[in-house]
Parts: sequence; C-alpha cells; structure tokens
Amino acid sequence: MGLTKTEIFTEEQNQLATMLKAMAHPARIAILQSIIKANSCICGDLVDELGLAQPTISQHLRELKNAGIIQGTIEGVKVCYCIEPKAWNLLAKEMNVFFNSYQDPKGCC
Amino acid sequence: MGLTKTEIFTEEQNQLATMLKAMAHPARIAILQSIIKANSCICGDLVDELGLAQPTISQHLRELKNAGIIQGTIEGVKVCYCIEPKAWNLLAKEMNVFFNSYQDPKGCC
DNA sequence: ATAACGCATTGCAATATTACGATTAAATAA
DNA sequence: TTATTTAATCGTAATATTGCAATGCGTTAT
Repeated sequence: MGLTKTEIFTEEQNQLATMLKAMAHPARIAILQSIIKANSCICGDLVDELGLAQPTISQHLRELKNAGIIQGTIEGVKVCYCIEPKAWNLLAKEMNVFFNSYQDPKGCC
Repeated sequence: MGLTKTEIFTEEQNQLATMLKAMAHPARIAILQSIIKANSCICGDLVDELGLAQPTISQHLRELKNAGIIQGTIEGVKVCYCIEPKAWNLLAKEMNVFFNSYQDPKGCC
C-alpha cells in the first residue's frame, strides 16, 4: 500500500496531521525558526544558513507553502517567505487545545 | 537519497521533528484522542474504534511508544496504553514556545 | 494439556519522502 | 541583446512509510 486511508478519519484529524507533517522535519523546523527570527521574510539566505542544496530548500519551502504555513512573495529576482499568520495562529490554537485535553493521570498504567 | 541529514541540525530540532513526526498521522492523532478521552488506558478497542487492521494499529502504537509519547503496560492478555505525562507536557511546552516565538507581522510580505 | 484470545512481529507490495545534479524560467544588470 | 542572478522544476537514486496477511508468543480458560 503505502498510502494513508484518509477516508476513515475526520476532516479535522486529516488536516491536523497534514500541518504537523509539514512541520515534522528538522530542516523545515529550522526554516520556520529562521523566518520567525528574521521577523520578516527570508529568501535564498536559507541555502547558506542551513547546509542543504538549493533544490532541497526549495522543495521544503514548497511543502510548507502547500500546507499553508508560509507564503512567498516575489521581490525582483529574489523570493521572500514569511509566516501565514492565520494558519499559524489556528494551528497554535488547535495544538494548544489538543495538549490541554489531557490532564495528568487519574489512575491507570 | 531518502534519508534526513540529521547531523546538520541541532539536537532540539531533531527531537522536535521526531515527536511531531510521530503525531503527524491521522491514525495516530485518533489513537491519542481515544487514549485521552478514555482518561486511562486503551487496548485492542482501538482496532474496533478505528477502521484499521490489528497489525496496523499495533505498528502505530509502537511508533508513538518509540517517540516516548505513550507507554504500554501488559494487563493479563491485554495491553494498556496511556499518555507518558512527562513527554506530553514537555512537547506541549516546547510547541507553545515555538508558536509564541512568532508575533504577527511588522512589515513584510 | 490444549484451545482460545490479544497483541507483537515478519514479510511484502504500493507509495511517499529526502536529497541533489541538471536544467529551466524570470528578472535584473551589463 | 546578452550575461548574471535567483529560485523553481525535472529526473533520479536511496530510503522510509503505510497497510495488511500470515505467523508467532505469551496469557488465560477449558
């Protein structure tokens, strides 16, 4: 097989999984941290900052963009990436709800 | 290639990515939600609740366990899974810090 | 003892991911 | 126009993931 059975899960579960999957790679975490640290866009500086080839960075950026986490704007020859506030804040809220839905044990295991 | 270049990232980035990756699947999100909802352990009920084969559930449980997110206890013939509070709370805190490290735009894109 | 139950493990097929060299496309500079 | 720069895309190799049937392995029931 090799393909997830998305049809048996809720829309929320699938969407959350998609967002988390987009973040679940050290390179993409590093990219997000870089973008946030710069407090604004970042472009091909990422290729220098991280030790990955340009096509690889480009591919990671596309995945983050496809997930809706970042957005890219063309600025002349360069491209400027930044966080998509809506998606970021929504994900933050959802994860917060998820984490807080668990309260320490009440007798088990 | 096909393998992540973990050596060029920090320990924190790699660990966070590993935890997120463990959660980044609808079945595993569903499993965690089920475990949390039951407020205690769950066993092979998951096989009935979700529509996946027993070996598939077992595999997902193992991944969550390997990531340290859940723990399993043998109870006679059955096995009882529950959240590993330390790892859960640590991840919650780390993600919270990460999400809050971004403040809405200040001019860009 | 032996049958039944619950879950883990193995093995495999289908598909996805990661990384990068080579190339292309679009914008600016000469 | 022609070069240069920047980033996306294509193609490909290596590896990982997903899902399940078949099987194995303890534990309990008969």
